[in-house]
Amino acid sequence: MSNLPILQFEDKILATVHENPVVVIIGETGSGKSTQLSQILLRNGYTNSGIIAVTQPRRVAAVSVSRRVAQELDVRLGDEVGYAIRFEDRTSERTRIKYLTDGVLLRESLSDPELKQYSVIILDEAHERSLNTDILMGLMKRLIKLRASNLKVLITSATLDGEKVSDFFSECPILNVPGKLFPVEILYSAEQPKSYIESSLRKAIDIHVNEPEGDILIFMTGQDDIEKLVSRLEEKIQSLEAGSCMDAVVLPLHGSLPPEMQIRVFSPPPKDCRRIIVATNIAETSLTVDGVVYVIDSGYVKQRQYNPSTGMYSLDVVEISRVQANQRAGRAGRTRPGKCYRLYPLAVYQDNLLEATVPEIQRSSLAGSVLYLKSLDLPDIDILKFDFLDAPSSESLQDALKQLFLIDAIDENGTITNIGKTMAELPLEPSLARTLIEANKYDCLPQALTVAAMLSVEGTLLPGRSKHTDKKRKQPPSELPDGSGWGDHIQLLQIYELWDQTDYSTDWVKDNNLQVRGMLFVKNVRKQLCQIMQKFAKGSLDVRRKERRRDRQNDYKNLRKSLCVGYASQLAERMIRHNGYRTVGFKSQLVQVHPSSVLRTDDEGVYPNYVVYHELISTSHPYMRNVCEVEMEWVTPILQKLEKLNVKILSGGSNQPEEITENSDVPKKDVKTAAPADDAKSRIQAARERFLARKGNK
DNA sequence: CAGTCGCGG
Repeated sequence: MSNLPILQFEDKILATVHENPVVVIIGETGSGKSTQLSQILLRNGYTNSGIIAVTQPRRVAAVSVSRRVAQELDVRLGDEVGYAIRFEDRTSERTRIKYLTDGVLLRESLSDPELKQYSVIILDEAHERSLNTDILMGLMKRLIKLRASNLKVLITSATLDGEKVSDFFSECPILNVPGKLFPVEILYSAEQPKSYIESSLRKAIDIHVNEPEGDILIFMTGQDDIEKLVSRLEEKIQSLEAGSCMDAVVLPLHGSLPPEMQIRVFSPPPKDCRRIIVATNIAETSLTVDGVVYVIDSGYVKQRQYNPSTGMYSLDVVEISRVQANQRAGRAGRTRPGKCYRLYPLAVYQDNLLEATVPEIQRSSLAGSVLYLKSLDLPDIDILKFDFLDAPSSESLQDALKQLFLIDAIDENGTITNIGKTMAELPLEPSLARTLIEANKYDCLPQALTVAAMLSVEGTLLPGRSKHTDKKRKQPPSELPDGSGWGDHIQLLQIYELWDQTDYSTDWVKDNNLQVRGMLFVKNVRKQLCQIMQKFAKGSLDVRRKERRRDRQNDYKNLRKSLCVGYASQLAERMIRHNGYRTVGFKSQLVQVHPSSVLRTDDEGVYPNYVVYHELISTSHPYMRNVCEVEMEWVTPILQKLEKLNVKILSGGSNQPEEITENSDVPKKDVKTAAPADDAKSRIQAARERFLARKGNK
């Protein structure tokens, strides 16, 4: 522990921090920056007037790093050293070093914009460019001006591109701290493989037969490919078994794997047995597998992106960035020198790959983030000119503003409303936050809370094992309710209410093919939302009311009405002659109800005239996922508001609102550095086309 | 009929 590279730089770090409000620290994996920086500052008096905050993009990291620091300082976790993540605050009045997720620090700045309790704020792993860390960097830039005398900000990153961050913070100093990685030899393929599954298979077997011991980590794009490759590998290894080489065990590793299967990669392998781990990018940063000496890198990753001009998400396989490629290679050098086999040529690495992954802020819907920034009520803030490290496109910001206007979170001038302020307090997407507020008016807040909590969790419903469900066809073991035909939101409500009636039985969850972890998370979210809504609520927030014979259809009607208000910007109208829909409000999109929906048709096989949807996702077709029937009379006011929006679009709260029509090209002149975002977007598109072209060739 | 990489409040 004591010979961590960073400790040799202690004096240099202290001197630099002493003289500068912001310092960038570049430290590779193994430099000890996450555990040592806070301790160095603690030792040198930086906690005399406040707490040291260290943010992490992931909860597990916040917990595990704080645990290690507490150990090293020989204190109890929660005393001098603690952590705070959603649902769990292990800090006390004695806490001097506090590890927290970037999301939690953002929440804190809502109630205290100057973050006065902190004397030092360290944004760790900033190179990952998580949405929340990016917003925090923007806020820090303002904050250091306000608190020049008593706040130090440190930004740490594992990559070498500290210049950009330094430029952002008015040329602040950059300190480099070496890491403790072993050298990794990089080997390239002569050409792009036709199939990276086949190519990975051959390479893995080649390593297994010819190279000395050491585990193999293979990066694939998704569950499907992983399962295919795992079974091909197992076949092949069995056919090899002639005593010519050691045994091998093949382990899949991805996010939708149940936790007990994920843990398998942390238990040591049987003796004289090589492990071959086939993983998604979960093994890139989130999970570290010890014992890996060989990495096989397909060069691809699956990425979700948002298109602000259509309001649609898509999940695309795209080329990784050079930073990502190097991160993957580094996984081979944690315990001893290793090798990384890239299944693409050096020229592709040099010429085709982006330098860094497009930051999340340029790939997400920004309605929630924009509302959050508006709610901070910072003086002279214009969202369209907010100083981001990498600005999102103006189109994306306009999209967010339009959405917020339609659900009454901001007014025509772009000023946040009282409704908007309440919404910002809720850890929910704006549409669901708005739904809760409306539901309170119509006496169905308990039901809306349940729906919002259910939608906060992906993957509560069965993962859909096709092999199992195929036999049982129409009736999977589930006797789950069907939403009474109204749609998926109502079904989610009914499912949770049933679970509530079993007194939250785990067996019931399993019997119905739901995920235990997911449902427990829903319960936690619901509890948290209740606590926040308590002060506004008109009545009890219990899941089911005690009164006898409540009129459920009436509850559903009120809930649907509330959803219609919350989802005003996610409304679709059925085609006159068939069951397709067109979205209303944005550049109109032709979409279909997702086949998994429980929305029912009428006796003539016709879907409702109007629905609201939770999400547009483009897979094999453009689909609406999670839809709910709404009534014409509730839709009319939305259409009227859209008329207004089409004529006049709000700017960011400055005094010069722009006049543009919905379909005109969005002016970009007012947005600083809009170009890089658009450039990145087109490069993602180009990368995707290259991928599809190659796929089509095989 | 479709099927989702990974994070966060």
